[in-house]
Parts: sequence; structure tokens; C-alpha cells
Amino acid sequence: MRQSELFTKTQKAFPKDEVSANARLLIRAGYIEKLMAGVFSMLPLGFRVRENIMRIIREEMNATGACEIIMPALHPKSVWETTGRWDEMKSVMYQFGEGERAYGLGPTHEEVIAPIVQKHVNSYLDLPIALYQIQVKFRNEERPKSGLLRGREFTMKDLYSFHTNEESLNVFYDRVKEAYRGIFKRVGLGDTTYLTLASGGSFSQYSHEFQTVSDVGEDTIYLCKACSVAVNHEIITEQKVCPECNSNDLVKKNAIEVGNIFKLGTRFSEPVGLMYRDTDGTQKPVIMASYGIGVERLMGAIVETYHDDAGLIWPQAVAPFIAHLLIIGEQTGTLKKFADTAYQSMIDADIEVLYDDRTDVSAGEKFADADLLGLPWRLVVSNSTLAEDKIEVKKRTEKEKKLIALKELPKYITK
RNA sequence: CGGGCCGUAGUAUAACGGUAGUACGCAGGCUUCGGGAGUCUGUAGUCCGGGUUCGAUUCCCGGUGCCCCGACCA
Repeated sequence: MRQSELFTKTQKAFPKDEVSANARLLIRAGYIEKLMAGVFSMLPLGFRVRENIMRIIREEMNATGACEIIMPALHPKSVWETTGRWDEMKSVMYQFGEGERAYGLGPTHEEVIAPIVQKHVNSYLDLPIALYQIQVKFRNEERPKSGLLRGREFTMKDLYSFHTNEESLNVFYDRVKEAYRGIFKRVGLGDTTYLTLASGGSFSQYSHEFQTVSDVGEDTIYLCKACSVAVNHEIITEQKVCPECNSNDLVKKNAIEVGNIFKLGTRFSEPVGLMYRDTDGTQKPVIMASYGIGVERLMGAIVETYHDDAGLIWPQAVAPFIAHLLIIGEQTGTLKKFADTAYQSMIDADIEVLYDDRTDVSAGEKFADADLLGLPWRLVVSNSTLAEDKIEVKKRTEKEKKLIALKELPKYITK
């Protein structure tokens, strides 16, 4: 799109008060807008990043065989009473209304999905089932913090699987584990995100978290150098040894919990009456697991991982645009024609490009904005590149510039 | 929820208890056009409530908001 038509502008100064890189940079660059602590709007650029992240998640979820649905955010008190969590979650759940007309905003969806599945599952032949949604969640965090990393309203991909037995559950659980690895790899966090053992509740010894190592992370994990698994501080033993391989070569790190997978057992199926008829003719409770990824938190974690003093640095898979085309110099005559042609050829090649066609904006400001917005490729058209009938191409992360002919450009930047 | 810091134009910052100023932005003019360019004119502000005082952005009390630490966190 043309930057002259982009809704947002950048700001020259960082927002005061904000300390976390993700909040400082995303606000300054005009990707997001804070409404209140822990609640943000996604402006056009931020919206596109979020969409890209959700698309990647969706593709990987679909590949596991799960079906996508969408459930309501507004829940009646009654479904939360069946599991006893109306009172249990009082501190984090937004609740309002009285008596028969009491409602809550959903912090998670076990209570809603279990009855849905109950209605459609009768027999062991109907299982296993996996359903997911990408949907808004509300949690009344007592202290929202670090920009997008801990919000009160946020988007979550929540997947729920339903099984007749533990073997079936384990097969799917491992499949999701791999899907999660795929997601974090695709968004650029493959090298810094660790499968982490965490406390697992009553059904299994451990649950698993995906933790992205970052100084601003609010979790503490111990990386095991011997088996490349991490352990959440909450389950590390006094002796500080890896529960997997007993190594004591552990490194303590801060990390952001970007994903969590959890075996629920029959914690929710029993109170809700989610049963199936087994081969022996008896009714048995369905075994469940849940799997979450916080979308905005993941976006924040990407920013925390990739930025520099000049601004954002987006991995290509999630960048709001692949290329940033800058026209430098007076926008008239052959220079403008050349830049317009370059813009159109990017569009024709299906390369998402942001075209900085703003007039009365100095070259320096365009470069500074390009650094701040952090698109992977910077393409510059000026009188000097025009003289050679080429475009100057540079990666956001590199200093080296190259002159590339227009018709070679699409291949060059998508390789 | 405990503790700490802080709330001044759209943004970022000044102002001993005494005319609320500067920069950027924004609107208009002229000059510029490869690293947030120059210049002229204009525009816009003290979180809310109470108190002290001749006078409060400034001091005191309460509220509220934000950020940070801790607690909490499927």
C-alpha cells in the first residue's frame, strides 16, 4: 500500500513510562495504541502482524487435524458453576450481574466447549476430537505489564482435544507439541523458545510450556545443557538437577511463556457430564487436554527478540509488509514513473510492499521511519539509482546495499 | 493486592509558591530533497476533588491513572 494512505504516523519520541521494548517500539511506530493498562488496539500495521501470526497458527493447527470453531466471550454463570470455577476464578474473571442473570467474560473455554462436545459425542467411535479457536480472552490481571506481554484482554488460540484413553491423548499431545515447535520456528523464535517442564496438576506429572528466553520475561526457567529441555522454576528440585537427565548443568534464564499444553484428564468432563459409551457398553468420562498460545504475547515476544536502537526488525513471515519502497527526491517526471513502476511490479509479483510516496518528507525522515517500522527489505529509488535503471536493495538487518534490476527484484527478495 | 516512582499542549520536556516556556507534531508561506533540513506565521496544555495561601503546575490530604518491583498467574 501507499504510505501516504496509511492511517498511522510514527512518533519521534518514545512514549514516557513504557519500559518494555515491545511497548516502546510498537507504540512509537504506530502499530498499536494503548487504551488502558493491558488493553491495546491494533492499528493497521499491528493488525497485519497479528493476522500473519494467526494465519501461521491456523495452518499448523489445521495440520494436526483439529477443526476451527469460535465460541462466545460472554458466558452465563451457570456453566462456570458446574465445575466450581465461578468462585475459584473470581479474582481473574470479569463477573457481573446477579442471580439468573449473572455473567462472566471468558478467561478460558473448557466450561463452554465441554458441553458442546458432550452434545455431539456418544460413542468411543466419535473420538478423538480436536477443536480450536482464535478468540478474545479476558483476564482481570492485577498487574498488567510489559506492553503486550501481559494484558487484560487478549487473543488466544485455544485448542482442546478429547480422547477415550491416555494413549490416544499422548499421540495427539505429541503432535501438538510438534505443531507448536513449527509455529515458533516460523515466527522466528525457533532458536530461543524451549519446551519447558512445568507443574502439571493432578492428571500428569508435568505440563509443558513453550518459553522464549528474554530478559523481560516474567518466568524463570532452567535450561538443561545436557538434554536441551528447560524446567520451570516452580518444579526445579532443591538440588537443581534436570528431572529428565539428572544433569546439574543448568542455566537460569528469564523467559516469556508463549505457549502452554496441558493434560486435563477428566477434571472438566466429569462435572459437565461429558461421557462416551465404550466398547464394553459402559459410560466413561472423556479425557481432555488443552493447548494455548497467546497471540499478542507472541507478537510482543517477537519484538523483544528482534529489535535494535533504530526500531523494529520483523521476521519475514510475520512482517506487515515484506518490502518498504522509498522514493527519495522530488516526485516528478521519470523518477516518479520509475518508482511507480517498481511499486506496481512488486504488487504484480504478489510481494506485499509499503510504498513511501509521501511528499514533503525528507529523505532522512523516510530512512528513519523505515528503520523504525522494521520491514525486512528496504528498496530505494532515487535519481542516482534511476541513472542506472536499478533499485537499491538492503536488508533491515544489514548495512550492505545492492543495486538490482527491477525484473530480478521479486526473485531476489523472496528467496 | 502490598511497596515505589510519576501525571503539564497530539508527543517529549521546562517553570523558587508569583505572566505556564521550549522542541517535535499539526495548519499556512518561502527555501530544501540520500539519514528525522532551514526559516517565518499560526495552533494547542497543568488528571480529578478538597485544603493551606493574597496567589498553587509547585506545598498538604483524598481519589484516580500509568509505569516499575513483589505477590498472583492453565
